[in-house]
Amino acid sequence: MMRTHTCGELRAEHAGQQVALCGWADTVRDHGGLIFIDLRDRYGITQVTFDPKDSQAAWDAAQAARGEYVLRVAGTVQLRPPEMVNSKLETGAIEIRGTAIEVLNRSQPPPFPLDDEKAAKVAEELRLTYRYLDLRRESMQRNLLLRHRITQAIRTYLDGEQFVEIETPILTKSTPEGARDYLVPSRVNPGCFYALPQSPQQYKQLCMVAGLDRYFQIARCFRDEDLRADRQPEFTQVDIEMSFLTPEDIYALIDGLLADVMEAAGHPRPTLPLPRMPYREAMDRYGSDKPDTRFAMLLTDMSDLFTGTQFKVFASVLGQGGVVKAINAKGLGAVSQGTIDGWTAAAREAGLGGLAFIRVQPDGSWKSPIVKFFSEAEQAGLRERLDMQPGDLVLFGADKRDVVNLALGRIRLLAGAEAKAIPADTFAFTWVTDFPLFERSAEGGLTSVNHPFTAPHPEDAPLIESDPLRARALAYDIILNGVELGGGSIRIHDSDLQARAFRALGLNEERIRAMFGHMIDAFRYGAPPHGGIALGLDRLVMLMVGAESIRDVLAFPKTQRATDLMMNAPDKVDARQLRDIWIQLDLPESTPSAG
RNA sequence: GGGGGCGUAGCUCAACUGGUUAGAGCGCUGCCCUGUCACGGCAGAGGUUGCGGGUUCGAGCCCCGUCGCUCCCGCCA
Repeated sequence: MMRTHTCGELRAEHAGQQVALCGWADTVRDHGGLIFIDLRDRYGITQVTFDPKDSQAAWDAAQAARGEYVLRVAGTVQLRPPEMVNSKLETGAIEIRGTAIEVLNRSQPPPFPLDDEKAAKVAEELRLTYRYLDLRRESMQRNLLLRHRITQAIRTYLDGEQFVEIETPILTKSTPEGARDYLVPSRVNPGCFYALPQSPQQYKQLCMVAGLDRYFQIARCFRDEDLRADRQPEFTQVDIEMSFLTPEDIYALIDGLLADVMEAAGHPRPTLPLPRMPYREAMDRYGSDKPDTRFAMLLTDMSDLFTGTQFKVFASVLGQGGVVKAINAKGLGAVSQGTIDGWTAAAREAGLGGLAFIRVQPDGSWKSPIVKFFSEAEQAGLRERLDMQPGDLVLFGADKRDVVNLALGRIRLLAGAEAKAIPADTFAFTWVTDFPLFERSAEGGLTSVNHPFTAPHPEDAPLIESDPLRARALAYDIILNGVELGGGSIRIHDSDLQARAFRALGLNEERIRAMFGHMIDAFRYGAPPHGGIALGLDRLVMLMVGAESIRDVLAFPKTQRATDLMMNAPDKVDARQLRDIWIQLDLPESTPSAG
């Protein structure tokens, strides 16, 4: 037996016992006559002392110990005298009087400090290159452990709800809709390629056709798109599909699941049911389809107030059917002009011509480049409807409705952060419901907001032909603190309705057949009404542990250039390997080699 | 594809307006030290300033290019 206990479990009640511990030397403090070694493993830290009076041989050997050496120590658990108790350690009531020490492995000095406080400042590049050392840190292990707890809670919950965990293929078929696919060449089918799944969407629907009734999977998904702080090229989603359901069944299921997740993560269970908000309201009030409901600063439509205004900018926009909206950034009346300039740049990036504003001075007077154009009635209307108080800052956007919503939605988040109006340790869930079925595509046609199998709202089915952009879908997203945790929909299970949806998207029979023939076929054999949802596990864990990046809740994440700095992946391969899969490279001269 | 930030010792940072031999703390190595837990004391080693080019009497600093990390937009459910 190498060890009798872990480094986190010995307490006062173990005093007098002979024990053996294994772990890494967290710190070695050599006082000459007396040596202290803090031995660390996943479970905690235990202090071991080496005194030549206890064992000359062990004391001699302990002098060789250095940071991160892997050690096995044996000795007696001893109560610390009261004045030497270390309240910062779980095991601080005791220490081990070491009588034997064995160096199981030596270690070079680590390339960066492994204590959390210092490591937090270390370049992430270095942490990722030596990820196995980074993961020795207490905070990283805590994140991974909590991820495990959350995953376990999800499995337990879904198992209790009669869901069956089913694995679906990683090598599958490319579907040109949606994100760019990762492709895998087929050796035995020259010139043909698998795609890694962007989601198990079609497989899970086919599981419903198969009568499995309730499916789930902790599914790895792949998308070859540019990365963000909360986006990795491979990620994990909690993928769920069920038969014979209404949206209410999904809401209830996920409400319960998220409550269990919160509890597993050590947070209070949220009040159920979780709040809901129609898509239209989210866009109009929050300027986003993923509203951060932790703070107000809502968008307020002022178009009616400025009907007939003398202010040409507003008059012109309203004359062209646009809107004038405002947000009251409470308490930011004294924000620097530089900050407002930064927001103006953000507003322009979102398509707005500019960002008009009014500062409400401490004496209640207004300071603004535009107020001089406003009538008494307009000023009074603003004051009342925006509850303008001394110290407030009102920001205006005027343009087409979608542009104003997008721009002010972004400004709202910046202003909320600036005003420190977003409370920490708050978990504000909200469902966004009634998404539109279609949206205008870049090419001018229609494209699915979700995917082409999304069912229309029953009342809106006739709009598929008459006014498709107004048709609502039985689709929903679940949002937490302004982050999209996941989304789903009720699917179309009727062949005729599906055909109408495809027609609206402008797909011809041939293309439908090639892309979705297997789905159409399956739906002809008694497909049950079904629907589902997928939750981003990485983002969920990120929010549960308060991490700022998804990378902090992944054991081995990729950099923004989608590389693995530790493994040096992706990498070149032998010409032989390429021949096997019928690939010839045709690289431009300037293409830099990876790594 | 576009915009911003960063790159100096193993780590975190400093180095005035371009000016002497590029510094500090931590870490590391050696010696001393029997109650520390951020141990303490003394001494020491450690640098292609990411890389390449340019301007200059002189470049860590200015210019051009390039590589890498990161944040955002586009993209992405």
